[in-house]
Amino acid sequence: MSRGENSEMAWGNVTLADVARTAGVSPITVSRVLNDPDKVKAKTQEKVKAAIREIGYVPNMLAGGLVSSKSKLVIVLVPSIAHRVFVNTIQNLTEQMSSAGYQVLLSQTFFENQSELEQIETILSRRPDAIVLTTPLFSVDARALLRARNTPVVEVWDYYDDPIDAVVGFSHTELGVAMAQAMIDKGHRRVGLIWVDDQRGSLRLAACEQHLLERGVEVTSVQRINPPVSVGEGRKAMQYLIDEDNIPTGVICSNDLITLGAVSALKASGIAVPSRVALIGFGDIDFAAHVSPSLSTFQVQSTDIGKIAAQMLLARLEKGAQRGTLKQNLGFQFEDRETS
Amino acid sequence: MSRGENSEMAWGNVTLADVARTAGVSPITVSRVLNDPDKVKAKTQEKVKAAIREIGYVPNMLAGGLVSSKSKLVIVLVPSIAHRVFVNTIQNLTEQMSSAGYQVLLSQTFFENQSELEQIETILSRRPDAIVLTTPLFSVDARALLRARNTPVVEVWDYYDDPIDAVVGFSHTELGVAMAQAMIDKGHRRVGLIWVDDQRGSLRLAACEQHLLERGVEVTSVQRINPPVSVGEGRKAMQYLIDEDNIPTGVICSNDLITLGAVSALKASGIAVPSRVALIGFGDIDFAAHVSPSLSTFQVQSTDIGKIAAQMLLARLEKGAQRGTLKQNLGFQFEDRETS
DNA sequence: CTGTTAGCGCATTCAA
DNA sequence: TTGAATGCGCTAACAG
Repeated sequence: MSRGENSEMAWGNVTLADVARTAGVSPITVSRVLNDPDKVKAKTQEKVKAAIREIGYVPNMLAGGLVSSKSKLVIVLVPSIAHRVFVNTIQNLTEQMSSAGYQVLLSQTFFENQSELEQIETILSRRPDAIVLTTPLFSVDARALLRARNTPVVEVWDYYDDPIDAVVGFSHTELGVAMAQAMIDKGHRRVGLIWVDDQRGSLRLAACEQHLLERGVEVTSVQRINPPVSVGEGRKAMQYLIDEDNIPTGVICSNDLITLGAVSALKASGIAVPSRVALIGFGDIDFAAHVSPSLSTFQVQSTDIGKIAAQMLLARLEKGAQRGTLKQNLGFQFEDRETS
Repeated sequence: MSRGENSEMAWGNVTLADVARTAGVSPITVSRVLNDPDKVKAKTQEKVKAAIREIGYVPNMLAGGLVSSKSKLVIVLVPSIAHRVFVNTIQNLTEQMSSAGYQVLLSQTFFENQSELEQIETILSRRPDAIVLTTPLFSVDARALLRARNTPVVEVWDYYDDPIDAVVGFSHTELGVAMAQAMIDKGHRRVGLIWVDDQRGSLRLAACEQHLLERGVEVTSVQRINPPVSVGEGRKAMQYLIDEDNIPTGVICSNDLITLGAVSALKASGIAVPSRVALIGFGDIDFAAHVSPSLSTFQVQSTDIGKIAAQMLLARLEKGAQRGTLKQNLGFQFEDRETS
């Protein structure tokens, strides 16, 4: 069966060659009109563009990418889009990369039965020009695979010594210590912890708990919550603390949504915030300042992380920056609001 | 320069042919081990798998997709990942499609200077096996482009007569009427509206306002908010209503985040909810039942939408279902909580 | 169960 | 400024 018969039924049927035939030029001229228009005379361009519109041509980037080894695709791995904390980072990253001509697609990860290695392989099989990790990669195999390739990788919302490639964010260990210290500075000597037990969260928790103990603060209880984070779980965990009958004067929450749930549990029991129990969270999600009481929380420069990640990507992709040379620690800051 | 020299520096350098050479078989045998293992003897499979591990081969789906016309890729268009309402839908859809061997990637849309048509073209250029739209497509060109192709398309969170292909969700017009009627049923005769002015929101708003007026209810004020939706904007809008000195007894909000902001504005002014002002929202976001007061809202079966969308996709992709034959209206229901 | 041949749609390289 | 030849890495179709 020759091309053309049955053509409405096929998959990606209209090709660059069809455009070339319609416009009366060679295929490579069409390619140039799309990728490098300056090299084609204005009149020819118009002919070609008319032909493209006429037959409804849409480029096939599988074919283009195959031969050029460039996909103009950036894949961002996120644990789940329910994680509000990454929204601004991703928004900004996407805008910057779009402007530079890259398509950004998000891949939700690690909530199913695929291993990290398999997930990274699946991502790599699309041959993206770059990969952004918002979530830490613990599998040795998966890290080795990424190290063995040239695909630029930016890890965001993290900062540590030996990144796969580029990294921009903050140290979770430093943050854990700072959360503990903020409670101590407010004068609390009996503190509870409510923590979502994901990988980075555990880092913060360990650092936080250790710092409290080192400073002689009593840790009355550690409530661990399985991801995904939710307000309801925060509420339940706070209820536990209340029911334990050894209510601390301060509670550190691993996440603002947890804090929100904790506030609602305390309200329901008629316990005053912050006079009877003070709360400190993390993330400064968009409405943290707008609920009542407004949430005291540690804020990171989510938007800046996205912007800088995009700069790092472009440096690696287009400015010849070497692997492993781009690292930035942006830190964090305490927003002292009504719950503390 | 022959392949192999400098091989660590190349892009997707290890090929299926390399695996074949290492394992001492033909390329097609390697391909079969990966795509159709039953057709290969167990012993050969092991040889091949060992070779794959040895040289760190990762398949190139650009090449595979190019020849097979199958990408095993589903692209989901979302307005922004900040839209919490789609989370459950996408989560479920992703799980189902992953289990069926498809990769689901999300594309954030329409917050930049690209037209709908260009965005759809960019998506199609990756040759996904299917496309999911969580956001309505108004551009005639963009719709025509999708109609002209065979790529299955499922529109979710919507229901109307003439979908591009498959559709599962609910009617925004019906919902607008139902929101109005819920206020009327509670006995309110003076109602304010706070609405995020996106495309579907406008449909709901028009239907809602018309129904109120038809029933002789006074619409004291319509506050329109530009997307993206945020709690802060909801608070501001409610503050306007308060300052206008013609405070209604009921306020219908286009979104639960708006309701949350409205509650906080009312609290700040010492106005009791719901006795002085009642609030009804839409979306039933995850914490709607867990904040205080809990939010009265219209709920849609977000999870079911995802599950059914996946079924529709698989029916179109693998079960020969015809374009335009899959349509489902799941409706919505009122969750009468503490703000009304 | 395994291999051979051919070509998917496009951009690179060189030539005109 | 435009074109011809070539091959990217892989799988469909057929043969053995």
